[in-house]
Amino acid sequence: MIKITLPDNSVKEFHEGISGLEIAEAISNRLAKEVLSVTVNGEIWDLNRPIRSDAAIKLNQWDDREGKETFWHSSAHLMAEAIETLYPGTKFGIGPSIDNGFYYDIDLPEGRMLTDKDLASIEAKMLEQARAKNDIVRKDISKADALKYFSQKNDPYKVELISDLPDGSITLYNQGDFTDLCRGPHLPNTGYIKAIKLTSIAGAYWRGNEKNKMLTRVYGITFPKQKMLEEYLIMLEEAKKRDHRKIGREMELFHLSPEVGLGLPLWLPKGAILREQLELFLKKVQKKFGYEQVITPHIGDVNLYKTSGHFQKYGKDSFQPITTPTEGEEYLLKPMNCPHHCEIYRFKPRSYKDLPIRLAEFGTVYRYEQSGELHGLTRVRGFTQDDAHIFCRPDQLKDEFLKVIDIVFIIFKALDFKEYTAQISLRDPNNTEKYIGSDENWEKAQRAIVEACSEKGLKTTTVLGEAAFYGPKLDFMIKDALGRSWQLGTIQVDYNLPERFKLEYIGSDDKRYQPVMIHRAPFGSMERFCAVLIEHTAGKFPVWLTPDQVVVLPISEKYNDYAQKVLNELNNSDIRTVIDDRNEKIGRKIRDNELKRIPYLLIVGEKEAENGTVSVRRQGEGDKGTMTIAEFSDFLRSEIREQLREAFN
RNA sequence: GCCAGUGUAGCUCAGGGGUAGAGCGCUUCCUUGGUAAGGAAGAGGUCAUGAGUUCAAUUCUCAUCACCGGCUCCA
Repeated sequence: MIKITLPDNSVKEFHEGISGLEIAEAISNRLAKEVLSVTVNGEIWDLNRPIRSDAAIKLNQWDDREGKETFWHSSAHLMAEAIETLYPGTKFGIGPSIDNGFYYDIDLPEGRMLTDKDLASIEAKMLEQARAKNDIVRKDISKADALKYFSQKNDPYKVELISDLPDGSITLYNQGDFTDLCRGPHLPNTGYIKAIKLTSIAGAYWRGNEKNKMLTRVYGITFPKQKMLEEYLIMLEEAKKRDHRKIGREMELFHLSPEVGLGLPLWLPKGAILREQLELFLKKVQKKFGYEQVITPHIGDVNLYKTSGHFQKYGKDSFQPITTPTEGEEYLLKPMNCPHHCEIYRFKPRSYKDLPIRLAEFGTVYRYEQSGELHGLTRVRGFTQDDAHIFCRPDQLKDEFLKVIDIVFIIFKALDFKEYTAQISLRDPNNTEKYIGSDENWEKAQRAIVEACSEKGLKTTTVLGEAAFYGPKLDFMIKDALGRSWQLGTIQVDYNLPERFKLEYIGSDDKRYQPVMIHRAPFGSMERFCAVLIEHTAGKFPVWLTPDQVVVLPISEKYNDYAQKVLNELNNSDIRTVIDDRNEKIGRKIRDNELKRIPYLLIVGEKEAENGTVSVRRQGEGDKGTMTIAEFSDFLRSEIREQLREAFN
């Protein structure tokens, strides 16, 4: 007998060799029907794989991440089976599950192409093969046999994958006539898969390397119930309505004109208000944290970027230098603000008592992103960073780093971003020549970040090889409407630029020391941040941000004068208003889409004009009663204070 | 930069070898009084650009550009 520990810490005894499915059956019929895989001592297993010793297990259902993973991984195999049936001779790369379904990278027989129209026939074949309820069977195999099998099958990709695996760890999975190299786990049989939608086709390089052959990647998603697929498709439609490009046009926030240039957004009046409010908010926060605003030019001498090392690393792939009538003189559109800020630091000798110095700037930078990369406001070629550089003594580094994390938290709180991930990006230890700076400095910088994060209790993931070329960083990522992750806030520790720019401060012992630098942008960029904000709120911003806070509506033409008076008074108190006038004598008609996103409606008519009041309605909440204009101003201001209070606590 | 898809009015889209349509929006007029309207008239398009096939191309073919979905990249 073996002891099985369940997630609630209860222990049950079963005979040796019992499977996850049998345990589920012993608990309840319903569980047995719904369970998809079993986690055994932290490792996800097939349901029918025998458990031979004491173990802690968890039975994974659809609602568990592990359950979905198993389900979609098996779906990828099912798709491969269908594709092999329909297009014999196809070679297969990898086919994992992803956040929203799965994909398989395939190499179709010479001359064969896959287009969207082929997806329906693959779907149909998959359904057919799913209904056959073929068992998915796991088989241990020696490395030699695995290599032989896939060499015979003439599949170079699998052969390459197997070559990298140690002998003794290789398993094959078989269903129907299809056999794939796979670690598993998988569903017991293909019949679990009831609803299938192949979503798109894309090119993808083998092993993600640009120099390798491009394979065809087929994306799909499957569900155990048809209804779940329908709900998913509806959810996708809803998500598209929140797309910042669509709302940006509807709300007249920004415009991307090809006449101006690719990836160079134009901010329309209302978008400018949104941006300005965000900037004011952050400036206020930064003032509290001891930052000083600076302003620097949009171009800089090429030599400045040679000093920083940026030119050598990125010059060829950037906007090219601007020449002048003077022979040999070259300027670069600034791709980042740090060199300028370093020069501000160097303006005069600095004492250890001056540090930390925190220089902040909403600095517009220009980067020549690849054309295929441009995407609405999230990936552009000209954008404004909410940048700042902190120059501090080594002993102040951690404290400063922690304070920057605090600023990021304040922003996330004020805007109700709850679901973010924090990623620590370190340099790739096997490829250190990609980076500038000494090993010692890298070590120090990386350690500072890791320690600061653990001190904050921040849950982080760590990725090697994702660091900036001058230093490691901590990034905050947020998902957009369609679940794509975007990097917003970033905090980077840098020992290298201070060295390159020969930055110094005088210590208490009258000796010269080098400061440490922190690059940080809690929004990331105004463009990307606004994009993600729009998708999160679907354009219904908090009152303090919204471009139009109040609509004033005169009930008839007779009250236009009074409405105008109300408007003027509100405008005097910095409240952002529009007037809605059916007769369009004093204002314009406010349209549906627009109206839904304005939080307050003030109705003025006979009664209000007599008493000097307004009737207040709050979007989605209804009547707030009749009040004087002064009362309403106070009311609105207190709502804004309320919205921001939590952020500052 | 690479793979696939799309490109028709300001927006959302229908159509289709014989030089264009709808809804919304826009302009003008009328109507409308506690709520986000109703009626009438009107303006708007070299059907992305260039070449080819054809008696004839917005429609078919090719190329280019842009956009969309991915890949790579992302200081």
